[in-house]
Amino acid sequence: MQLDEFDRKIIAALQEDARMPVAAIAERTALSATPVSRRLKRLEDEGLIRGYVPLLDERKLGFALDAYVLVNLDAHSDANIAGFEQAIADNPYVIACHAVTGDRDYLLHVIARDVEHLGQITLKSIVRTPGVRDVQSVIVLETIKNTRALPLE
Amino acid sequence: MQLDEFDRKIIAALQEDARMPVAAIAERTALSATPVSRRLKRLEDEGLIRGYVPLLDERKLGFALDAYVLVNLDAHSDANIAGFEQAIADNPYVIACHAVTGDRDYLLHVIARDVEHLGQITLKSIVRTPGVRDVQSVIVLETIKNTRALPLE
DNA sequence: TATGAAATAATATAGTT
DNA sequence: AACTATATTATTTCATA
Repeated sequence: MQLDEFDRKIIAALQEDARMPVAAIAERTALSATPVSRRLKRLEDEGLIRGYVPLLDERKLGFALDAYVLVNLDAHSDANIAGFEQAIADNPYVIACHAVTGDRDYLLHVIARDVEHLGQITLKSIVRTPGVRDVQSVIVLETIKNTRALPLE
Repeated sequence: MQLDEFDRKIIAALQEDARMPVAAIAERTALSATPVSRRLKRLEDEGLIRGYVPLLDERKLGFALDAYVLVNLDAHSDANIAGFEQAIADNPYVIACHAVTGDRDYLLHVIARDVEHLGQITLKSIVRTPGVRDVQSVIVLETIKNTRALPLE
């Protein structure tokens, strides 16, 4: 996938404001609206742009707690893995889940209303998923940086 | 901050596609375009919606490696903390950074082109920041889930 | 193959009720 | 909050480099 300088400028503009009108993007890129509209469609069709999302204030939505949860499975059977991944997919409080290297199997990013709610999510839901041996929560004390923007060199 | 059913539907629509036109949001919410436009502005002004970003395919942008990096400081002086946080703010490959509970001070989310690049970021940049004692990288093997969508109950 | 300009279609917002 | 009018924006068409 080859990106030229125009594509990068279009993406950079969207990273600032993904609802920016095509005409405004065109101004910044020294193009007219027509090619911007077409390039945007191409970037979407090629899957480089997967979609657009709002950045929401978690606290204002009632989620005061942000945590990372490390999970170990006790047996790595296909059934356990599939069941665990399904449980994760179904849990709306798990906003990200990665299989990782190191002495844990999975790293989850979880949001919760408060400590009690986090306990429910981890101890009542995640730990009770078949195949899950244990969980360990790391609670976010402060978010120093949280950009979804990617470098475009 | 009180959200009614209309606000929630507006946000839910944006979580599906943040570039969705106001008219399309209006259809889903059983409102006309005018109140959707006004509510949207209100949600932005109140800071519940902090902005809009594109979801980009990291791999297609050349970032094949996704890692979480755990960082310890060796002295928690104000100067060290401020210097570290500035270094994080300046590093475009660090897309998130949290101060966390547990035996590590910070949890960073880092993207890199490849293993060598990750080494550069962690060993040439992060570790050399004054006050940083050590770093430990957890490499993402597979991303099971990665939604930025928040539950709106 | 990709662009700009103009025309048309669609969309957003302000005024009014 | 809806309806209507106006302003803005997106996309298609077409000529051109």
